[in-house]
Amino acid sequence: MKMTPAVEKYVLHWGEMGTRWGTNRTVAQIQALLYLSPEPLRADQIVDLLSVARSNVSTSIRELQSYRLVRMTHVLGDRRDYFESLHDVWELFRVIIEQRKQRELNPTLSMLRDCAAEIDQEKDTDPLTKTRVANMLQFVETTSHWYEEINDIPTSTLTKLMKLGKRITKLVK
Amino acid sequence: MKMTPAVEKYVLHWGEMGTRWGTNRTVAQIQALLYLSPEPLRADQIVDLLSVARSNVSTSIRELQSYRLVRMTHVLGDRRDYFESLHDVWELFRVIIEQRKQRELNPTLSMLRDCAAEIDQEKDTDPLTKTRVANMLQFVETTSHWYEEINDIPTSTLTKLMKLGKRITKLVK
DNA sequence: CTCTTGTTTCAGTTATGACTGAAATTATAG
DNA sequence: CTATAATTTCAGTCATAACTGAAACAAGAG
Repeated sequence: MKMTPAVEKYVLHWGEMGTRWGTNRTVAQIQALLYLSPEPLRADQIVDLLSVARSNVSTSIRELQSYRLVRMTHVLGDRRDYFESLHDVWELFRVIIEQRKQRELNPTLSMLRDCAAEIDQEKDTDPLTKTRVANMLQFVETTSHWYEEINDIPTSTLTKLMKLGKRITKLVK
Repeated sequence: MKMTPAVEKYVLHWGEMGTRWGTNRTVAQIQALLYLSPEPLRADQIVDLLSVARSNVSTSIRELQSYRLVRMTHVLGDRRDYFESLHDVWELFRVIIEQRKQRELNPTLSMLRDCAAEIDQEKDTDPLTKTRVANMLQFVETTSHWYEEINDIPTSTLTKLMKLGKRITKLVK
């Protein structure tokens, strides 16, 4: 793996975006690097390529492994750990969506359920407010359910669906 | 508007989630409050209800207005500004998706275009790396385009589509 | 015009979370 | 079992961004 100007630009951008996507810079940079790298990389190589602390790489790789975005491999006769990223962009997407659902949707869903149950008991709450909570709950439930279903669809079908775009509406009629 | 326990729980949760959704706590809390409120609220009412600084409310409302999530209204014979949120959850969703596209997808799209053009010139970059950049670019382009198309679909059609879930694949065949 | 009421700006403070580097831990080879 | 090499943990530092409150600014009423 060589840090050419284009690769560097990609990695740095991914790092900046990472903060908007719910992780930190280093995690996103490492993911980008491993995605682009033609061969698996060792932690110490990542340290050199990104100029970050060894410990930071260690923690970040753990996080990426926990997301199932990165896995460990080995080379015969070498006891050091090598790491590689998923390379299928659709798989990457799927995994990221799944993560987001768990961190952004699921907690809200359970809050809304509690809230909806609780608010019905409240006599001093405006009926409009009650329906608003109910509406939001229903929306998040629908979205959450939809996510799960989409996850099951194979990549090839998914690409076809997306290419259809809004022409999909014609099929529904 | 009254701060009952259930409303408070909703607002606090929304605030916490806000940080994961790309804004800050106060912005998200105010949006939640206005969403739930049966009537439009004034800035000073929000200050009391949320116990935050007047200036913070002012800045946050500006942000919400710039996202088109909140709009200003007035009461006859009262020169103070009142604010109300969008109340249609699907509309809210649409606006938020649009914001996210602009902040998370568009910058990446232009970076990838630059990168893809630049990396072709590099003689010392592995072909595998080059195809990876190309694949990611294509993916982000497809997603971005899909977003735009989905935005045009009316709410009623969209709900029908989502309720179909993965049965949609049967239609495609 | 000036008083009152409401709004915004901005410098300083505070809170949050990422990052470092030294020390502790784990694992393998001999 | 000991020496060596690699990895992880964690306390402390640093960077970022939200929040406050005082002061400046607007706009309508009389």
